[in-house]
Amino acid sequence: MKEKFYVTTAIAYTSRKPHIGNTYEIVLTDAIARYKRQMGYDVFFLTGTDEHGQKIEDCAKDAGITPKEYVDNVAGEIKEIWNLMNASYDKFIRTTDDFHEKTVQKIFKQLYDQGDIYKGEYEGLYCVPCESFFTESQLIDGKCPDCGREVKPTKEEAYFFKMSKYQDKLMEYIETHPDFIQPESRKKEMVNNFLKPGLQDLCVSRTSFKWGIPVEFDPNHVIYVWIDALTNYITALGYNQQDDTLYQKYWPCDVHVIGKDILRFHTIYWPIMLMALGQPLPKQIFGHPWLLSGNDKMSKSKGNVMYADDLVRHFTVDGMRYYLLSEMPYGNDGTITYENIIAKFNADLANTLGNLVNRTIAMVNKYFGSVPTPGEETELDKDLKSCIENTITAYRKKMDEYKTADALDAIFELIRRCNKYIDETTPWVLAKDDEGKERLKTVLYNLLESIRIISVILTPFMPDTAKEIQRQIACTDESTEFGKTVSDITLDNPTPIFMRIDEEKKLKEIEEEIAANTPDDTIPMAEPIEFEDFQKLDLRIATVLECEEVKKSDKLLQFKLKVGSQVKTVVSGIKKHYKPEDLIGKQVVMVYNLKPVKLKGILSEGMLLCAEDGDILQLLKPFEEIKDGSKIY
RNA sequence: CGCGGGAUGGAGCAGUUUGGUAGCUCGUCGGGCUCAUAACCCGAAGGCCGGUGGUUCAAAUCCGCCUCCCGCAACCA
Repeated sequence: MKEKFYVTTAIAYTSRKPHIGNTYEIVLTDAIARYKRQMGYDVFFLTGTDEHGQKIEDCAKDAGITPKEYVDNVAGEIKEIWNLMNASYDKFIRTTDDFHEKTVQKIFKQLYDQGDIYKGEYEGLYCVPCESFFTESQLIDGKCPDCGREVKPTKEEAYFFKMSKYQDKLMEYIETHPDFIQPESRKKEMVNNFLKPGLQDLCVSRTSFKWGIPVEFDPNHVIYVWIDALTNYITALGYNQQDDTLYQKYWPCDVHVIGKDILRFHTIYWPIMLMALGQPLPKQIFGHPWLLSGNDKMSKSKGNVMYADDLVRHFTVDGMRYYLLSEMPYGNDGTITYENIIAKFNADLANTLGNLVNRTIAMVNKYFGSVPTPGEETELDKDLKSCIENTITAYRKKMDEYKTADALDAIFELIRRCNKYIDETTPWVLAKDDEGKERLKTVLYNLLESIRIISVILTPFMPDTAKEIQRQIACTDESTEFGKTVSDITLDNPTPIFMRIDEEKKLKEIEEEIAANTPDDTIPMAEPIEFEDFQKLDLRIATVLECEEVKKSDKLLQFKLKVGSQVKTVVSGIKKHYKPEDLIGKQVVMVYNLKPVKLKGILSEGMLLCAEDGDILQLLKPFEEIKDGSKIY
């Protein structure tokens, strides 16, 4: 019987269309899944969408549709992109799937019944008129920072998971399973940051929004993200449902492929939940790095977001798969730029690989008209064969560690070796006489066979390309053993697998496209207000008397501002943009009547007005100097 | 002193666990070849491995301190 292999991606959050960084995860997981299938495993590959929560409720409201309609749209979009990228998943789960919701409710109830979840209170200091909770540090003189009235310790109902109960057991598991968290460096982070200080009980229900799975026995509560989302890995297999054959067969999971940002949930909360359910833990959690756009995190506000469908249009599916799988380092974040994509595409795919296939087939047709039968072997041929064997070994070793970039490196070394083999054997010289032609038969056969094997081991990374190569060399044998290419078959004239991209032209094209697609500059207007509303604002010119950095804070500067005869203290989050010494003596605009708030223990009595454009931030100041305290209309 | 990661020829990375010739791809320069997608092959230039101090016969690699970047946490009103 085949050995099983269960692999999952994280489920994608359906708040908006995923960008190429999110898409990397599905491509990486797909390469792993395809590799394992090739190695003879019985693979189950799960992906899907996480569709509940406050944020989605809000997004739907903004869009003027129901949450369900909203997630249907986005989930559809995600699925389309996954399909576009050729993801060979076996199941696509949605957390709004009926079977999932029902099972989650059962799980919640079970955990509650056995005492791992208890109804508790979210304790905070509550100001009744303001209907708000505050923490100790937010209070001003022990009173409500908003209205200055008394606050009283109040409790709000919530369900909690007793994390601490399983803490030692989890610690032990992590220590006795050194491969559980990958890459290794992430393990330290988890243990030091969360386990060592001691786990707090986890709040697993909410009453503040409705878009979620209701707690069956307490319908005011909605099950909060953790139990809902993480359990998808088992509900998808039929856990605790009528037909759980898949679960029996595939659980425990062999590897959860996830972004490094959600490592904590997968390495701490998820194992603990499984312990509580009495189920085996996943064998490995692999936290992959991020894909950065240039040097920055992709974000809408920076305008540097790239989407898979756009990139595929320009660089083909396999072009993008290749880029993602070869360019991402194992532990560190990777970068993506159009220039890099084009460089890799041309150098590796068009020149090295594409041209090798093209020139080989062209020579077969030109010199023989059909696939020749090999003759005697020389040292050069033996060397080529041993290079193939070494490559296959390296490829498998690296893929077993999920190091796709290293695996591809090894494969491309072989491809380069083949190009070199052509130079060493000089087919165009051999073709000149009969004796040479005999030798040439072996040379070209060896090349075709090398290309065939290359196509086989490229399959997990570029499935379409592998197929196309096999079509052109007219051999679909997927064995990695040498000698499967069939002689005497005629080949079609070769067509380039990857056409070289004209960098300058392509960049220009992309630039124009981005310009055309940039939505018009009409800025959506906030809700209109009455003049009286505006008049409530008391804006004043202030002069900076003192300015210093707030200790232990990355963002905060503390100001002493002169407003008429008064001196006000204001804390503002602009440390990244201004040096304190540059601001002293300058005039700024201050919201004078803002209720004071404590920040990092400092009472801030107002705020400074700034204009923001992505990463750029500018303080507002008067055109010419004017007396501080002047009112602004 | 919150936790952690990183700094290696022009660019992107490997090497650091287990000290001992600093390696790969791209780019640049020179040469070769002509089967092929101005492609392919060969050769060369280019690095005091962030700084500093230490351990050692020997440090990119181990230890101390420092600088700068990036995540997380906190925090931006």
